[in-house]
Amino acid sequence: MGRKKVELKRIENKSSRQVTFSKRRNGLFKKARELSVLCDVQVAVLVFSSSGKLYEFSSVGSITSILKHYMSHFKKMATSSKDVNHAKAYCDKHANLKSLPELQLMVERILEGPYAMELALSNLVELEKQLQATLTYVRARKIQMMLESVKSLHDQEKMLKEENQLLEKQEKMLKEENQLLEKQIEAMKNGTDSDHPLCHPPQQTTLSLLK
Amino acid sequence: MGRKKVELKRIENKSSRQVTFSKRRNGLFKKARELSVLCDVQVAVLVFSSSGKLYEFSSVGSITSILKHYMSHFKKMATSSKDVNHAKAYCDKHANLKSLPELQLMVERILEGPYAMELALSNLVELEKQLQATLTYVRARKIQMMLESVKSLHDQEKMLKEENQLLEKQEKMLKEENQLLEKQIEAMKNGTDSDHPLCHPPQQTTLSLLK
DNA sequence: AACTATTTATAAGA
DNA sequence: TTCTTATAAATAGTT
Repeated sequence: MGRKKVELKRIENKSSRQVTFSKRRNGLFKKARELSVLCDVQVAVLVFSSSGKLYEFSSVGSITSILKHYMSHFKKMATSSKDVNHAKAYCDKHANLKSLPELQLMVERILEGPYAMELALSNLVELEKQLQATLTYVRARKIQMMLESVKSLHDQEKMLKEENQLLEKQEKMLKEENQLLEKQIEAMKNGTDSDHPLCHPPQQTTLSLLK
Repeated sequence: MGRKKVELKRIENKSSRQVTFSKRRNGLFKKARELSVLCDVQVAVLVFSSSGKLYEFSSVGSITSILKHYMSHFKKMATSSKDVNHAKAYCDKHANLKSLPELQLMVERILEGPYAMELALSNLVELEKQLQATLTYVRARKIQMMLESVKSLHDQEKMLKEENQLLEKQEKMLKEENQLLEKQIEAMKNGTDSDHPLCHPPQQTTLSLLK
């Protein structure tokens, strides 16, 4: 939408690419803000320039806030599950802001964590360390809060998995008990001729499953 | 840009807000794609609707596709509740960034090599610039991966949640069936009560342990 | 989901 | 960079 129609491909001229980048970036952020206000939604836009600079727009202040919102959404779902206290403990643990040393510790912990994504990230983090550049406090905080969010999500996911396994165990037990009860019924139907086969209740089995 | 100029405030009419949301969301994503192509930059847009639904655009092809692949792989395993180690190994294998270890080695050589001290000041300044650029790139990449992992986790969590609900339903059904069977046994026992006083298997207790 | 009258974004030029 | 302006593009209201 200018004097001429432009092809949708990389602008080869460097300076005009830079100018277009600046203009359109602002346009994109403006559009994002409008969408956010008009439609009452939260919007985040991240732009990584080829030189590595990060430009961001967020309708709620920062990407961090978006992630927080996302996190709370996640928390809501988690608390609607059975083990409310367990979930709450997780949330409380991750809800409040941490000091920088705490955050750094958390990053280290995440790097030692068991999940694949974190391992993939660890390459980058390790490289970052070796480059030894100075990180501004704000950006460190942002990045680390994102890590925190990621970790929190990992924890929530882990919890759900554990709950899942528990449910599966219960299901297994119930099925076994069911079968045994059916056998009992079968035996009773077949008459009471033998040494009371009914009197072999499967308590041991069931209880052992309960640990 | 329409029949009338619109005020920059929340559209109160719900249905027209929804229509505008759909139109402008597409517009925003289109703009994002154009910016990405024309200016050769990486762009990510996240939109959280008021109902909590997440819409996203990302110009990042490679990492996204890797993680999508990873995700579907993970989903398959998660539905059969197998362990995470396979996914971990899978991601290690596929999400590895090729150029970064090379870069790392390069930096190490330059910094720890025997000629580091002999570098002229101008060279050092240039090196510092390059390192800074690299670092920013690494950080940007890291942030992108985090965002991707958040999305991946979101999807995984959703899935687990659904599986959970299914299991809970199944459990309920099994419990009901169990109670029915117990009643049946009770009824049968009451018919031959005096003959077999020992036959009082404490099924209720077992069930209460299951909650 | 299309249509179009308008507004808005922006490409090129200064 | 910033401004101007011709024109392309997006979209609000309508069908």
